[in-house]
Amino acid sequence: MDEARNEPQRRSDGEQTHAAILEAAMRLASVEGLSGLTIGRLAREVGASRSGVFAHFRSKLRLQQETIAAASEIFDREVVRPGLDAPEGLAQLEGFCEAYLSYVEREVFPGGCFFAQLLAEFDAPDGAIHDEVVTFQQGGMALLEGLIVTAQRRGELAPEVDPGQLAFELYAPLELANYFATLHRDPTIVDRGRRAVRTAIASARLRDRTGSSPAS
Amino acid sequence: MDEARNEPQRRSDGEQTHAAILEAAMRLASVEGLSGLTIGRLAREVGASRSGVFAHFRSKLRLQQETIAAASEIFDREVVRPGLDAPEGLAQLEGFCEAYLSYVEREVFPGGCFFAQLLAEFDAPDGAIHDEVVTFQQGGMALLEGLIVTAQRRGELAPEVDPGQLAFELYAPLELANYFATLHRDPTIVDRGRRAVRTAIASARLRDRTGSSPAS
DNA sequence: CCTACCGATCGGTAGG
DNA sequence: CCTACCGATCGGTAGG
Repeated sequence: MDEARNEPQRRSDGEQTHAAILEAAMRLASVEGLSGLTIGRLAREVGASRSGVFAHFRSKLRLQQETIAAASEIFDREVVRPGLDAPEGLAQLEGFCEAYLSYVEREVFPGGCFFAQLLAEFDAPDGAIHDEVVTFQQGGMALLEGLIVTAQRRGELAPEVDPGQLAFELYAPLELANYFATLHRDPTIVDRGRRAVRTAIASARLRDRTGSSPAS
Repeated sequence: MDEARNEPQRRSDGEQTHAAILEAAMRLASVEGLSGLTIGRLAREVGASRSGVFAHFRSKLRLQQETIAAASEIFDREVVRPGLDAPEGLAQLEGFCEAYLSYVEREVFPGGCFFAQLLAEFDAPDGAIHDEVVTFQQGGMALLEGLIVTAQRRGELAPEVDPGQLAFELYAPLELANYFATLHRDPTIVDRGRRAVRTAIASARLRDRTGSSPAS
């Protein structure tokens, strides 16, 4: 009983520590940025030595990349999956937006949305992390565009709406709701985002000002 | 001619250096953030010693605050004044939005809008700079709200529109256009912001879905 | 996972 | 504005 504790469902101490470090890294990075992360700070946070923490990642870049991967799983669990849990079509589009706003409102990360932080932090500087941020943001836009196209096929959104443009017009209030709620320490600002999403979707439901008629 | 060069229109070497440091600080901060600014980096940039640079500000916080003040002047010159140069009313609201988008498109700062960078960087952390960011963002929102109220008084926007809400719905695409243009190194993304602004304003021009009639 | 160490850099000070 | 310095911390390595 003392030696053979290799049961796969039982995490080793090393894995637990590794996970605890990433947990702290996500929290800290959401507040102070991923560049502001230092190994010494993390070591203090989890009660280990600096090189003990370092040994888990062997470079700061890998620490940052693993932190992004861990945050990505949380984003999936807290936003993407609950959002897509709605019936296909417009309901899913609304579901995703609401899932994001709820995730901001519930303060899943103490410094607001981890990926909104990353967007602003790594929009300008070149490098491996910039490229990961591009991929993540393109994924978010592609997800929204896909939901919009489906809703159009189902006749729930006007066919002349440009999916990329509408995705941008939904993405924008989601992001700003995150920044403002964090800046003002006031989660109720998220309701501004909710109203903005409703307005944008309403205007895309029957946008036929040009006089062109639906295609199918 | 050699000694008496105290003409007021002639900047002293000290003032010139001071301005050059702030110039470099704004550029660097727009790319890598105001926390990423280091005195050593600035010293290299302007060709001075670290303590030579330091002597100009006497603390890092004051360097950061003077950098914000200098960027604020540029924002005024490049966005606020040209924006308000339009005739009073709706044209001014559209003018301000266009001035911001143009300022992003022209890459006035190499890392995108200085204050969008600040918003994301200091939304979560407490401190003197957080408080300055709150003030700046509230100023931006108040400016938009004021233009909206004026346009409503002139009958150019529907009276039942909530000025704070519409300001949020305009602010959002401005910010996202900045982040996306910077992230994708593609100023044409700013056109997405332009279309979003047009859509939001169009929907606020005759928003009378509820059936209530104009007040005056 | 630790101690002990590397060179570099940080913000800031002393003294001129 | 400079040189020279302070203690602290950085990312990373050696060796165990």
